[in-house]
Amino acid sequence: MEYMNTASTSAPPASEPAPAQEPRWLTDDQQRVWRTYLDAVTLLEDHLDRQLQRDAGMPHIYYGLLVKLAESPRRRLRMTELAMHAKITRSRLSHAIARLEKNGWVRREDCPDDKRGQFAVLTDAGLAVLKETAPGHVEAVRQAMFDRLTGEQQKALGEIMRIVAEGLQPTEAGADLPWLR
Amino acid sequence: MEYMNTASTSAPPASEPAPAQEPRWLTDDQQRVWRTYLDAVTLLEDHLDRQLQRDAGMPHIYYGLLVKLAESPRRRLRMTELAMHAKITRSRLSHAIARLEKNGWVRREDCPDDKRGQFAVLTDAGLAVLKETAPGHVEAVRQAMFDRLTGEQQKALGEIMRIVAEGLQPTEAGADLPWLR
DNA sequence: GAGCTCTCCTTGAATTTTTAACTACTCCGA
DNA sequence: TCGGAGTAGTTAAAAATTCAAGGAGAGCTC
Repeated sequence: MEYMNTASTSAPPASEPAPAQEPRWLTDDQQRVWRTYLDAVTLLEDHLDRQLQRDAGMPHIYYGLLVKLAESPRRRLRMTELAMHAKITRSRLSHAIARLEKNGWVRREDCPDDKRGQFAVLTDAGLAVLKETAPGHVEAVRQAMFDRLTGEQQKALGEIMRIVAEGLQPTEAGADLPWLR
Repeated sequence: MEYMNTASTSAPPASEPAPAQEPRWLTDDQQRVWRTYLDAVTLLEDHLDRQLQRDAGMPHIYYGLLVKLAESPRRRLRMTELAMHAKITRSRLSHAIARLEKNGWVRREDCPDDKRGQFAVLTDAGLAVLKETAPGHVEAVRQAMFDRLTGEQQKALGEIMRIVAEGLQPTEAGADLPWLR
């Protein structure tokens, strides 16, 4: 029995009517790759979450939000834009910004052009936290990943992840939204 | 300013009192790889979580717990062992198993050898859910990742992730616990 | 300019995860 | 066999995330 894969189990027939007849399992190698991927990703995210929670008082994703704001024109971004950049839902972002606002690291501002709109703006305090904690965070990322990989591997990883991300971009099937790359 | 990296920014001075001496930023290439990695991982986890929530009524990690139990000797594993396999804390596992127990997919059993111990046991209902939903899940994984990568890339990914996971294994510095590989 | 639809963002509740104890038991040594 | 230290697992509370609505403005059509 294999709930994740294993190519083994017989049958090669090709035509199919309904959704999932005779599933195409993963090969043993692919299964191993997949599990290793899950392990690595889980361990890494966990590691960085703890590192940032300890050193910056916020989870990894919140840190990422501050980084995106810091790199934006007037240290601000529309909520929807920020949500898309960060690959999270608007709901999640609303809650996150509310929390960061309580910390005094972000502030909301109304959008003059669109009364529905809101800008999330990085405050000076927010920028300060970033400056203080960025070195430690980069070091953690480096130690966990880049210091362990060859240049070739880093390049390959980038290409692989680009492909995976591209396939999942909510924009799907190259619809509109040209500004999403 | 770079809160994530960028090797560029000048200044080579070397002496400093506090913890992080002139941080070693990431190169532009590394930064790009890192961000692409984060995007891909976020999108993929999100995608699989929704897929499983929809088709199996549970988040990805819970599904993973059922898979591990299904592959274990008597469809059972000690709580601590399961937690280690799944790379999650015991606390998180306790909550997760409580939930799966409510669904009737897992049941707890006392360990006869150690009165502190508990086994998480996959029930027939749990096994049934797995059998029903595995094909759809594997298909999702395949479509999102394996169908898009060459054999070479799959192999490279496995190796890269193995290295990363190895570096973060809580066992750290090859301490004891030889059974953790 | 009324009505419809869509977009922007928020909100409350439910679910999940984290954090920090805490209970019960095992192990080990004096 | 007493006592201290460590292990297995749970739990309550806080924090974060998901889910399902909902309010309000923008935009379009007729």
